Amino acid sequence: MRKTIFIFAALIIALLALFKLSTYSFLSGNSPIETIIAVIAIVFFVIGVIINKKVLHNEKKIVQEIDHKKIEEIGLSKREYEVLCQIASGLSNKEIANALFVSESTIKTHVSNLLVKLDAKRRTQAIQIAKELRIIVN
Amino acid sequence: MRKTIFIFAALIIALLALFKLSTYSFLSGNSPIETIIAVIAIVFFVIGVIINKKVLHNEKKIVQEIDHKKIEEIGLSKREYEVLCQIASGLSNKEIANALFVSESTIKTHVSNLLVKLDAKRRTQAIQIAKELRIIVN
DNA sequence: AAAACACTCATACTAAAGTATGAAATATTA
DNA sequence: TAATATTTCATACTTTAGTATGAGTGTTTT
Repeated sequence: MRKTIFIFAALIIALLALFKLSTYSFLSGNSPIETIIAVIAIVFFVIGVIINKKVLHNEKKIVQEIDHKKIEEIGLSKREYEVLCQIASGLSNKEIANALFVSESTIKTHVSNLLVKLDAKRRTQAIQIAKELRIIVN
Repeated sequence: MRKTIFIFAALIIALLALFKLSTYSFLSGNSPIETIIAVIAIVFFVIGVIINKKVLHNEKKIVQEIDHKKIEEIGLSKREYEVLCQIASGLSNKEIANALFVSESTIKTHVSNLLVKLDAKRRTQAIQIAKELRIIVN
């Protein structure tokens, strides 16, 4: 957020400077007006593109960011969240157990608890709900 | 977020207008060129924004579009694809059967065939693979 | 028409997934 | 320190998922 403000502030300053420069060079110098106009057109075109890119980029980022507050709000523990991510990547309980170096029964308890907290009946539904809540990416 | 962006955009435009007005009053109207320059700057700025928006919009669309060719390439039938979508939305076989007005065993065969075609061991993995192949949306 | 395909369904089976309960060790926090 | 939450694991059980096989019914395609 602060970054965006900084970027915009800098842009405004740059714009002001550009305007001053353009009017200055136009009044004092004897350079062709058409060139100045062309340069200004190009510069502002580029500025427009850059600003828009930044804006859309940030929007995209926000859309794909995970909501850590929601994870806490739901009450998912660290381990449960890890298991949830592994489920979403398509692993079985046994595979998750191997990946996290624990027994399969441990994973089963985690899954069971995680399903209750997400209000899901199945792991596939848990994936869907977690995605809607922006708890996991994809 | 969008609000801030709008506010800043409005600020920039206001600044440009102000600058134009100030210079205009300073020179007391004997330089329409500055007005032209200002107008051109604004116009090209807007053009830049619009063009960029269109380009990025198309990119986004492409990213989120489903690859129908891939569905054919893999050899998924219409019904199998329907079942895949229902799986991705978190339904059980019985629920899918009810939704599509067929028996659960029918869904089981569809699922089994679909898993082979997607080279998946589980339905959760099928979701993941289908998403990577851009066969289903998020 | 015959072959190939898609869709349907059933049965029987194996393999996972998920529930319930209890329990123990370790952090974390009041 | 006591209380609480997390993580771990086990056993027993029910449910769902997935496989294999066979078969009937339509559609296309050859």
